Amino acid sequence: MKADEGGLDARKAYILATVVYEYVATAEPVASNTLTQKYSLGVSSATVRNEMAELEAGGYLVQPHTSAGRVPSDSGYRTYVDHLMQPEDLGEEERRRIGDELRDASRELDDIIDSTTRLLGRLSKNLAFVTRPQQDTQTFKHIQLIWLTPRTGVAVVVSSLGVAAQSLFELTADLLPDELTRLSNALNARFADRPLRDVTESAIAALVGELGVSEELRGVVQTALQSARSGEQPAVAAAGAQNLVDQPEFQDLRKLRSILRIVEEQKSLYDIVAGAMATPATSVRIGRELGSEEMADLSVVTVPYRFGAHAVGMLSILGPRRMPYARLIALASGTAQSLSERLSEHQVS
Amino acid sequence: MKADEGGLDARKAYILATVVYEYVATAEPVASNTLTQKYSLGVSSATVRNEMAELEAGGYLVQPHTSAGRVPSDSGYRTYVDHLMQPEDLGEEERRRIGDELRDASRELDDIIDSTTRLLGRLSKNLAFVTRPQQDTQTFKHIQLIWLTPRTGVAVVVSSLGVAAQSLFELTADLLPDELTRLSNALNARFADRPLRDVTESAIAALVGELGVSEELRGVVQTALQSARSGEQPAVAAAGAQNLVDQPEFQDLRKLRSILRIVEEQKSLYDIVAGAMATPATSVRIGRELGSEEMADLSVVTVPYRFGAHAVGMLSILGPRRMPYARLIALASGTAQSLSERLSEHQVS
DNA sequence: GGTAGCACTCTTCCCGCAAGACTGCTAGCC
DNA sequence: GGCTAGCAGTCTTGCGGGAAGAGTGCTACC
Repeated sequence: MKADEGGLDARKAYILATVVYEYVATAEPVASNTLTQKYSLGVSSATVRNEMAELEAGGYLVQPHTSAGRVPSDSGYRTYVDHLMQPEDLGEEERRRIGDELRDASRELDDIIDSTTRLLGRLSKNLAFVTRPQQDTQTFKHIQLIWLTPRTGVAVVVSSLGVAAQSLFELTADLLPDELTRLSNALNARFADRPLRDVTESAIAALVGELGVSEELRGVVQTALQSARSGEQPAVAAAGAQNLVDQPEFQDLRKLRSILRIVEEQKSLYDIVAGAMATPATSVRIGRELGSEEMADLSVVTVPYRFGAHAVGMLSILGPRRMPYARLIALASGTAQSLSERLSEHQVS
Repeated sequence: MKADEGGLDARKAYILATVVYEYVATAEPVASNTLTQKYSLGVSSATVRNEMAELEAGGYLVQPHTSAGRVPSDSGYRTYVDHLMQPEDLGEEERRRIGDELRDASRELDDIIDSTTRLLGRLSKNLAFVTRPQQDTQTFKHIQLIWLTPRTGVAVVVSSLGVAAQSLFELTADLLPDELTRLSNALNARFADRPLRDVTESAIAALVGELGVSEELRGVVQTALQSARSGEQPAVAAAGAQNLVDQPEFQDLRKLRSILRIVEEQKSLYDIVAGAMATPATSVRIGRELGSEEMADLSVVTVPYRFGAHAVGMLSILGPRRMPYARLIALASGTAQSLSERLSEHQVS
């Protein structure tokens, strides 16, 4: 009874692993006969049946009905993922292709995230979604208040990740271009290269007071920075929903509809990612572990991506519980790695 | 045989209209009996059967099989839409609700379009998609080249629709902030309020030459303006795909998959809109009129929205051919109207 | 021209039965 | 004690047939 077999003896562990493997491949409940024929177990199907019955008693397998083969349960998958599966690695070739494809994407942050999401959806043949970078670990670089007319203008905020926010503003009293320039310069002088979260409302208010510029500008700058910090719930890009239609578990249209609803609602997507926020590394959540009856037969693999030293976002793959975990984990990690590299090139230095 | 009955005598026209109406409501082939019972035709079902047989001979109706009722054909729907249907109007109440909801959306152009799309998806209970404004009829307002480090910066272009583009740039030689300011000022002085398309590559090149600033900046400005003109294929926002799952015509998963593919591919969505570009007003395209076998049982209603005097984008509803045309046309027009109004408030004056 | 009535066609639904897939158990073997 | 052959038992799946039902087209008649 070795630790890395999840508390099962070697033969049970091997049988559980093959059941998962086979079920992932075929989507059919796995029979004892199938195992003895396809895998060299060295025992007869009767013995396998006994072992399977014990695995079922232990909660690792379930039987859809009496005369059917077995299917892994949530905790069967969990044991497989934590202890039994052979970790995969992307080939050199594939790793390179991912890198190349991301390098070809535009320089704009949003486009890079979009491309990454689509790429991951395509390669994983599941639904991929990626949160846009959370900028609160990033540094403030520059703000520019641009004068358009005496009462309108644009505020542009640049953080270390690039253009972080831009917003039109409209004032109730006329203003000279000079006032905007002075405020921009003062803000830049004081806050350049400091963490974005240091540029607080009170710091802005103080500066506006010192300079004696219009009080209205305080609100303008605060709004722009607020949107640069992009709230607590960053936007999420999704791609690959059509891949799920082909999976036999989504023949049931109710399930499909609830998935589509999730995809179209930023909030639901974000909630899923939020559940993985606690762990700084790869997270796999299986079935009911996702905490919602609606997602009881889904699984999600989530991997953080970095910008510099900090994790700034998450990259996820969502699919049926019956997913090739090792492959998808490798794919998500590899893509996160490439994305992290791509982002550091992109950095405003 | 009146012109506004599409070349059919009054009774045939009425029967065709009721068949469409009834089929849209029930999704079941319509029987002669149903018509005589539900609508006061003043004739017996046998007479209706004779009329229906003639309508079928004329290509307006088809019969799924011998002992079934009738279903409208593409040209049946076409005649209905062009000549028979009673145009609908949004109630005052609904019109106001749409207006309110759009007014609550953020000031940012992208957010306004996103909200509009989601609103239209929800109200139409179909798939809605909206092209982002094409900016080539808009005017140039302002460009600002922002110095970040000696070799990097940000270019921000503001058009009459708001912030039209922003892009990071990186140079191979050092530059002084002053050079960027001079170029920005010169561009603003020369092009302010002129149509965006007047700011040509050669005009930029000439100005860069006159000022004697770095040749590299020519490329930077050109790239920024190029992206402000946002290419020939503006981005398209989509929402409401999950509504289609409930429609009986999409029980067939192949159809659903092809719809999802279309939604996820900007290009396919744009191609659909492109087909309506020719007409400046409301366009309804039915089934095979969409020009693709894949979309043979879909219909699309497309309505332009304006910014100032010009149509700058299209607002579309895609659903099964069996859609409530009058209602959706009213909804799309009403929403386009509200969006147009919302945009003119948003205008950079 | 309109209608009642009827024969005919085609789909849909349900039932029952046979075939097939696996299991669990028992008895016996090494 | 662990393993296996063999078999009875259970449950699903697929198929055929038959009844019910929905609608039509046609004919004969008003």
